[in-house]
Amino acid sequence: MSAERKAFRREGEDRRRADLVAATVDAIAVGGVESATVREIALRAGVTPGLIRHYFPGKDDLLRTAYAETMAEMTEAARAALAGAVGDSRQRLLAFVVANLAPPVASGRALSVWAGFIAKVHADAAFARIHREAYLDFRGEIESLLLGVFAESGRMPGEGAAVRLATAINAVIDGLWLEASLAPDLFAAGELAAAGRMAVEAMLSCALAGSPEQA
Amino acid sequence: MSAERKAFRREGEDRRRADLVAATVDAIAVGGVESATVREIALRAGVTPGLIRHYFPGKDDLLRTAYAETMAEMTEAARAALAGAVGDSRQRLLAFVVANLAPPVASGRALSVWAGFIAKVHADAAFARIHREAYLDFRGEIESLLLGVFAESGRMPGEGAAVRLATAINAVIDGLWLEASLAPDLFAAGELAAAGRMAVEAMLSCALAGSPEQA
DNA sequence: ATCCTTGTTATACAAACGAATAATTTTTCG
DNA sequence: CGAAAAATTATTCGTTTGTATAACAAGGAT
Repeated sequence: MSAERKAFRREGEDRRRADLVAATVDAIAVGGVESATVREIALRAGVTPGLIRHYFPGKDDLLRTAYAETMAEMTEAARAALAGAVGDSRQRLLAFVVANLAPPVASGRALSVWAGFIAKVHADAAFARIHREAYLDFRGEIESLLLGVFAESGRMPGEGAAVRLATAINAVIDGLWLEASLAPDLFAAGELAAAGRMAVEAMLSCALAGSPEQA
Repeated sequence: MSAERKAFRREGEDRRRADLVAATVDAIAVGGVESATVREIALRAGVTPGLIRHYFPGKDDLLRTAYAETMAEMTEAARAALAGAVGDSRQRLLAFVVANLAPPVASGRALSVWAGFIAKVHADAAFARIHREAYLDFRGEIESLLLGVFAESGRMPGEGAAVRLATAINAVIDGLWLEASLAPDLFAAGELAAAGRMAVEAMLSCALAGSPEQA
């Protein structure tokens, strides 16, 4: 009957911060930003609410950290597909595009988290900065893939052409990622991947691989 | 010193509902979904909080209505550009694409509202249904524009080709719209419109207009 | 003019929120 | 083994939230 105090273990700071960030993302993924309260986050992290403010100055800082890490993870997941891709630069670019249109990058979960954060960009300068960095990092990856394609095919694009093309390809990936994440039941398996391939090939005026395999 | 009761006028139901919806969208646009409280909405609409529940069963219903109307308005704004476009189907398609990449369709305001709602799609079936209808309506507009282009150029696309192409073009528009709305300072004037034109022309394998005017 | 309907305001309430502070346990270091 | 330091829990506080209900007033009907 006596009120027993909760037993606990001291974890390293890195571990605790990572757990809190993961719990935040989980909460947002399931119930949206408004359900990511300090109490809900603490519950998911297996700690009590007060601990959050021991590692973060306030809830907003935790959200910012979660946003930055989520974006970095999504780009990293697409880069991982790159590491496992065999073939020339075109096939690598194709693998990168396709990886962004399948789970875990494209998923209702990822979309909920992303949208919840994106909604804050306009009203919060810190979120705007995080977005910008994540965007430029992602587009930079596309651009470097493009430079590889140009080099292998002996093309010498004009000044700024790679950036412009990367911007357009980034848009295609984002748009298809949205479609795939928002209403996956509207599309047959591989349909959006095929659309992405078609769009990129059209913009590059070259095939990305021999036959329509993988896509 | 006596507590004076606020003077008021009886407005028509349509007018009041429209005002409340507009106030909701305004609140979200400025401060995000979490700032769209019943009190804030009522303040912006010039009424007292209790009136909201006289026209809507609850706050959620008001949000759903605001979402559906916002999406319809965005599509309508792009369609309006279509009505004022001169020329053949290709030029009309180009006008449609470009209209989606400039204010008021592309703007930080529109993005905040859209993202705030989109974040609810995964957790709320009603929002998912509204999204689906808005998406299919928008993509259907693209598809009908495509059919016009095909007819004028004498092309006879295979089964489902128009839908697939409309899906890809929809993705390009969405992606570029995101870029334009999220960080407009990253792009020069007309840069994204040019990218959209390039992408669509590449996918259609035909020019959308004579010279790079308007885009 | 007066009544009736109902649109509208005013007030109240319980729940949930982020934050602050105090109490306590774990870990580390001498 | 004991004491200092720090991580974690527990409790509390003042606000804000959505909703419910009661009081009021505006406009039409008779």
